[in-house]
Amino acid sequence: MPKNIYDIAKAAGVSIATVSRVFNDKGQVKKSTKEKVLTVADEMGYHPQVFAQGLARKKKNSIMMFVPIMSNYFFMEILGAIQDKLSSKNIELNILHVIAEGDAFEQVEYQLKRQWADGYIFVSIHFSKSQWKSFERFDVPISVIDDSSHRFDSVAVDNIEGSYLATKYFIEKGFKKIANLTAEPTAVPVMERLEGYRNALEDAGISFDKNLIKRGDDMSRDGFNEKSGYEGMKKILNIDPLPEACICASDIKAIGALKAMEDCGVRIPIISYDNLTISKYVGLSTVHQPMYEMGTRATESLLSRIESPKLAASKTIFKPELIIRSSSEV
Amino acid sequence: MPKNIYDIAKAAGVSIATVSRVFNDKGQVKKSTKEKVLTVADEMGYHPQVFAQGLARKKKNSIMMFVPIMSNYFFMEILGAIQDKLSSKNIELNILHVIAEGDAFEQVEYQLKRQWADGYIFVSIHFSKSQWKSFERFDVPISVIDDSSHRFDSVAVDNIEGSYLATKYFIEKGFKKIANLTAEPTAVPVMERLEGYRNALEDAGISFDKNLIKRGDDMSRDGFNEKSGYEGMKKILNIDPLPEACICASDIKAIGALKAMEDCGVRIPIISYDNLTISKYVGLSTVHQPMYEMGTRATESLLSRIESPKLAASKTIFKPELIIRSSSEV
DNA sequence: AACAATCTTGAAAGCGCTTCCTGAAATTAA
DNA sequence: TTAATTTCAGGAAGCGCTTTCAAGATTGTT
Repeated sequence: MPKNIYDIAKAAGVSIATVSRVFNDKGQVKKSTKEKVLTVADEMGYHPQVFAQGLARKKKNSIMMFVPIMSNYFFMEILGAIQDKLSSKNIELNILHVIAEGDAFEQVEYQLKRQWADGYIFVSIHFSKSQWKSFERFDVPISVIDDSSHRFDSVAVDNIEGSYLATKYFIEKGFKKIANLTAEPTAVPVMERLEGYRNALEDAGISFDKNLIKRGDDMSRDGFNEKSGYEGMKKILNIDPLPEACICASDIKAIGALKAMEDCGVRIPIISYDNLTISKYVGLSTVHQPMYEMGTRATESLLSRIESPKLAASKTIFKPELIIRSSSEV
Repeated sequence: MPKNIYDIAKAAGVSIATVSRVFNDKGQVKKSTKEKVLTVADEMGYHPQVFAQGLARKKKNSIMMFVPIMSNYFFMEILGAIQDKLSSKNIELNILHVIAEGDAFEQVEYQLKRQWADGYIFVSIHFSKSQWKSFERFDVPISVIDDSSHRFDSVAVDNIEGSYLATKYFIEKGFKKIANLTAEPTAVPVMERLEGYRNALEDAGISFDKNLIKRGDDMSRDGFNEKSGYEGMKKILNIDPLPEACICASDIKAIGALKAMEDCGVRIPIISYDNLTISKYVGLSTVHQPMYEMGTRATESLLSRIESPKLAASKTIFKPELIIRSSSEV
């Protein structure tokens, strides 16, 4: 039942080369011929098959995006930016969800090997130096968001700085005992956010106390989930004497933390990280990251690398911004 | 630089047919030969190209999922279910984000025409009867979640029932003046949720008052966004006399609504819809939908249709469940 | 030792399309 | 009118792979 280019060519009384030209808007085709082909094709519901096209051309006209989680606005904004950038170019976006339960490296490597796309965007996926290095051998354009690798184009936000700003805010309010509700300790952004916190304390001459660092037990999504926020905050509230304020690794965690405070009937100021849309409505003070811009930038560099493969790798670091709402106030 | 099957065959001293057999685990290949091929392939970073495979086999071994929004747990759970179901079968999942700004029908039709996948899952995408019908001509397996079409396999949750349950809960508490914070009026689930509300009122002998139906102005994501929840609730709070309770079309909207109530210093009981993970932490009473099960069911029927194309279309309707937390209490 | 049965492999066709290379037809220039 | 261009369309090669067919190698049987 499915038609191919031969069926259309026959029905339109032309050769397959002409049909191909019509669909690719390439070469010269008389207007009347073109119309006939288009009419026939439409009637028969025909369109060139992606797989055959992908094989015949060298280009696939598609880029693939690897993401670990999609359930947040952080991701949504980046996605929006990428699609906006791509829509004008007639390039397709394919999203591949990297399953948390599996080996991320393996999943990604497999797709690269199979040459799905002309280029790849990695969002919030963290690999070791040697793993990043091993991708080089596929010799394919890669852009990474929210991690950095000197081997590929990358855009990231200065996590250390963001966390520093938040911590400093509390310090300037006169707080000395500031807790930190953190996440999966091996994840790069988590480490960086912890570092910013530490730096701020040190710069203010406050000694770092590791007993003030807590996390929940649920490490799904690198610990960026409500439950671990709830659990972690309970631990913080058990510290005696009670910390004066809390820095939190993400908005989602903070929402769990808020609930924990409510359940315990205690309330300490908290600043989190991400500035999800929802944060505004929950009154969360938080550190904002320019996600849309990051997505745009990453796509731009990917596209130009697809054009000219041997450009030097670029690295863009955006500055975070502290947004104060009610949660940080007493 | 990129290697193909000929390079591997040559390097391993075998024919391309053998290399192909090794990678497909098909036919008989002597163990030693197989190992040699695999070793060589691994060294050279080779794997069969998807596009060439897709063309040569009739099957693509992939299914494509169409989604309009991904920023919520509703979607995440469905995704998880589908991936769980697929992972054992060695079938790949491709996610296509249907852009809200564009014409959804066109975007989807285009992909079907191009024959991306062996089967397609539509999540929360709503089409008219004739549009659904037009997909039939592609003669390809389709499964739809959160909408129903008698032409294709579908799974949905009984929106009318869910909304009915919520409304009834308030009625039984003795409330008579119950507002409804709704969304994009042309969207099917929105209409259904409104219908359940109306039915419950009628069954209780309370007359329907359309002045109690409000929505915000921001209609992005069919009006399922925080901002329109905030705006809509402000309108509701302006109704005089103040409604005794409120039914809300989604959790996300309810979060905006909660903020509106806080800002106005007024508080009326509210029940929303979806039961996102976050709802638990915000204390939202809500209507739960068995998302994971829906995803599983949809995938199962899709897979069996791929096997046997001429099965009769199935339709599964799940029952929603009312979950009471703090937001509905006085 | 001879033959049948079974393994293992390669040659080659073909999946549906793009694109280069030609040549014919149509147009313009002279 | 003829020559020089330009436009338009077809033939055919080839993209990288799977798979059928058949032949050669190996094993088992008597």
